[in-house]
Amino acid sequence: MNITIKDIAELAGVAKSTVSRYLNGGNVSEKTKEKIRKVIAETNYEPNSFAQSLKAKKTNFIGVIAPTLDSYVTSTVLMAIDEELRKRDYTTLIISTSKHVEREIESLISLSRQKVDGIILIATGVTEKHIETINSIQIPVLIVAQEVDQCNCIINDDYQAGYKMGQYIVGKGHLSVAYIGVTESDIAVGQRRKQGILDGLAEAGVSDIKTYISEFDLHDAAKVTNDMLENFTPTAIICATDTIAFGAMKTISKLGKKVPDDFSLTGFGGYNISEVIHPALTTIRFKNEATGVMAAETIIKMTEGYGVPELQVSGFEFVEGESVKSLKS
Amino acid sequence: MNITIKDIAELAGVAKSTVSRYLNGGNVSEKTKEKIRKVIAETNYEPNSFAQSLKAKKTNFIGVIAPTLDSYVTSTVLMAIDEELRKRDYTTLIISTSKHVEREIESLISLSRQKVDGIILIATGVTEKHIETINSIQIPVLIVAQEVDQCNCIINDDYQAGYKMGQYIVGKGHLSVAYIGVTESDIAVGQRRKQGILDGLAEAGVSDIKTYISEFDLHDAAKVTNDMLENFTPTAIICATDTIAFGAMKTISKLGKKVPDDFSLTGFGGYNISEVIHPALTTIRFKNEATGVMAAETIIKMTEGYGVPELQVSGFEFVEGESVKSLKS
DNA sequence: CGTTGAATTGGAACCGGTTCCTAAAATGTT
DNA sequence: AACATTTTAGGAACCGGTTCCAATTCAACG
Repeated sequence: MNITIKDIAELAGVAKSTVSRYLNGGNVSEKTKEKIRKVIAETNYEPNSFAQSLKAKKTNFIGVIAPTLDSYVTSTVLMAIDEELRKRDYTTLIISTSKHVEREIESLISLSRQKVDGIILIATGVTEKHIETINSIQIPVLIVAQEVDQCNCIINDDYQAGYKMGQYIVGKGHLSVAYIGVTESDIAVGQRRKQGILDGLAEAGVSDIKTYISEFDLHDAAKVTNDMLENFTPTAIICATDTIAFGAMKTISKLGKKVPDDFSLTGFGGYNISEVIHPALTTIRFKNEATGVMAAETIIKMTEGYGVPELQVSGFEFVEGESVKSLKS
Repeated sequence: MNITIKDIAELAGVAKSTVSRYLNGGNVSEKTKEKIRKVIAETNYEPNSFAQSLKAKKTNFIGVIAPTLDSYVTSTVLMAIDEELRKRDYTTLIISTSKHVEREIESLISLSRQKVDGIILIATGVTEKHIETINSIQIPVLIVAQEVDQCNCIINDDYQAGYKMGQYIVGKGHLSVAYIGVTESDIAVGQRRKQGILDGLAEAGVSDIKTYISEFDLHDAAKVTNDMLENFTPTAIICATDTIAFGAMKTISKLGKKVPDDFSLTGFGGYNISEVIHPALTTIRFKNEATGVMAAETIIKMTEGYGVPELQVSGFEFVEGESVKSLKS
């Protein structure tokens, strides 16, 4: 049904090895080249890349496992990875796990069956089981967004980013601060980012800090904020992500209060939507594109057997919006 | 280097055909089953799915070509497609073209080499060349978001959605309306949606309608809005997408005006971010998840040779926010 | 205990390419 | 024209699976 190299060979009256040589730029005389060229054009023949990689022992596939596609951060990183990999003649195989952790394991295994040359895992949390699976499949794995011992990782500089934000809030004269974070099972955001913020605040002597925990979604963040404000009235609310900040903002305006007049508010992430929202959110923008490019470069090096540093850190920039009020006179 | 079925066979002391039968649930005695099970467990053997599909003439891959990953609509549709395909044991191969149209053609060809079983093309515009390529590769292609003669398509009900919006605006008493649309080369959004809106407005006798054209991005929309307001002061601005509406909103607040007091504003799309923004945007929410599921179901039917309707229409719902003022007393 | 039929197993061919090796053809050299 | 050298072409084996077919084993039955 489908056209194969054998058909081309027969139609052109040559051996399939000759066709193969023609396709891969080997020694073929002009006369036979012409014959083959003609037949291929007529038949719309496309070589079966599965059969090719079977022999080549190299698929030029890189698998990327992402927790979701509909988050700004993930999709930006994915786009950058895809772009960079394409430039280098790799095909990106994106798998979304819809935030089901067990699917990350399944996906690692299923990608290993596809014999991808390498895997980039955009992680939210890495368990024992992950590490076990990573070790059992014989394929290089690069972890993005979480730090794991003995594994190659690319992470954001969460501690420094948090520290910077803490210092900024202190600098604006806030002494009573709430932090809405996420579960500590998330090392990067839940632990490092938080620690940076706390240290940044603490260094200048801010003591009245209360911390809360929210899910990553807007609605839960709104609820957590609401619960918090019943018992505690800070001057500034630092949120672990922009989405959480949006949730907080929603609750604040529902209560008839205003940002930044009643509460100063900050996030982390740097969604481009932030600039539309009024007031523009003060936040930290992580360099997601750079992370993606770095991830693509790194995984290729790994598949080629070159050594790469175990831990690489991607940068960020501070984005000053209008959501923080200065309490200094 | 990598473990193959041959290795398993030798280690277990059986023929490779027996191992294959074991893996695919054929007739194998308990005793041999046990031997093979043990060897596979020890070696972490994973069958090479390339070699499998080579013989099976079926890869269980479905390719999806998307213009970008970082748009709410695209990623929602993608997630739904992926989810549904996984349920049915297909692997989704997502390719992003970063809005380069020529890459859509390239991707069609490259997917045909991967011998995917079917292709879903999330399109922004379909040219002659597209159709030529679609016909030349021997693989079922389903087009999402654009309508093309002789091709299987799933589209939003843009005309009806536009009509509904037009009627709504008229119903609120607006007589002087601006429409910020997009290029007519986009049949769905640029032509159908616009026509629906114009018809919806015209039916009630609104005559003072001016139309403008913007790119799909926020910044251009802001600029277009700005230029428009120098010459024309409508009471309502209907935007072809939510993003364009956000751009318009940005300009409006920059000019010190307010929505909906000075201008009523509407969009199309139904981003979840819309509810955060104050005032909440009145918009049309297309059922993107349903579209994704429908796309997945349809492409599978197509690969299995079942007939499917050439054109399928996905639904929408009207979302009333706070961005439209009633001019009726 | 020999026969029969079903269950189990091994061997070989095949899927669609690539590559190695050798034979034939083309070209150059004296 | 005879020989050496380089190009070009074909045949066969291989990549890692699946599947068909024939051979063997096994249990049941008369």
